Amino acid sequence: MQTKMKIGELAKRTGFSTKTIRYYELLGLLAEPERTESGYRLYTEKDAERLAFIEKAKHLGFSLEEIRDILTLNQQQQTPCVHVLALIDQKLKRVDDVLRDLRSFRRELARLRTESAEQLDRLPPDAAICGIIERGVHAKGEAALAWLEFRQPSKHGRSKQN
Amino acid sequence: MQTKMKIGELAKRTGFSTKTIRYYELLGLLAEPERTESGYRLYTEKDAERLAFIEKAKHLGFSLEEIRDILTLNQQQQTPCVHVLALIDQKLKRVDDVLRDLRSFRRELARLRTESAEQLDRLPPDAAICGIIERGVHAKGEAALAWLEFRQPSKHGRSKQN
DNA sequence: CTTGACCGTACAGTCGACTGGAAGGTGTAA
DNA sequence: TTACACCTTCCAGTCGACTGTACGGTCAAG
Repeated sequence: MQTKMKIGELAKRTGFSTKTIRYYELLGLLAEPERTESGYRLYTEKDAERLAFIEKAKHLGFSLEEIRDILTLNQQQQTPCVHVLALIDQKLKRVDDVLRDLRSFRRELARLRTESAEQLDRLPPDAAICGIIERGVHAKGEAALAWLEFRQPSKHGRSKQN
Repeated sequence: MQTKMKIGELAKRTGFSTKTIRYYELLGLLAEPERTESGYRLYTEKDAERLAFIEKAKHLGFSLEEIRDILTLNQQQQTPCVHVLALIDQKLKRVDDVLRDLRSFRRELARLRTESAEQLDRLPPDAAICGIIERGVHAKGEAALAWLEFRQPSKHGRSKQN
């Protein structure tokens, strides 16, 4: 088994850039790896798995800090099960809250879309700024909007080059 | 009519900070206002309305750049509504994507909870160090466990002080 | 005439998650 | 030997939407 690989290899296998991998090490998401005599980082399958976990967590909207905490907790295996179960409950509630906000937001958006499309023809051309927004929406999903990103996929950060 | 007001007054009426109002002017969301002899900005009701519009649009998830574009389009006497309608469609799609992910995750999390609770019942309270985490991360709910630390409310950005 | 609230500009810093580039060392194939 | 890909560290820049700080001018009350 030649399980040891250099950073470029790990990058290719995981889809993260070498830059990002070093950055994750800096942040404490990855352990400091073994080195060759000349200083090159040497990684194992464990690191690849860890990066796969990070990718999933990221995709679900976790910050790197949160991911690091989870990883650390996992490594130490110190937290009692009861406590962890309580944490799960807490997070379930949180997810439900967010779902509720998001659904309400979706309804508002959909309603706005329908009304707007149907009124587009007969909108007076001198509507103050934009009839659609002026008639507006009293968004209830404030909390959700605060942290969820509905904008276009960001220009940077999706590239995944090595 | 005392319609003219200085920036602090406008800030109080709209809930934006004076900093933010100047910043919006810099970005082109607000027109350069009239000035007093000594250089103080003088605003009118129009500006307050414009800020109210900006607030609504922000609430709907538009970026400042998008809002500026809409405002600019409007000033050129083209109805921005068609443009806005397309933007709404984009956001709807994005919200739907997030909703799908979140629901799938909720299922995972709920299952992890059930399994963990069962496991807890069968074991003495502090026998295992933390089987939940091990099982969660390495066996099934890999992504689900990540949500244990589900996003906290963000620290900055909600303040609105003058 | 001073105090203090308010206004002005200009520039730096914040947050998260990277990315870019400089400057140099290593490893290998022609 | 030279070319070239790959590796190293370090520091700076990016994006959006602000906020903070420094330093100074304006204005009405006491």
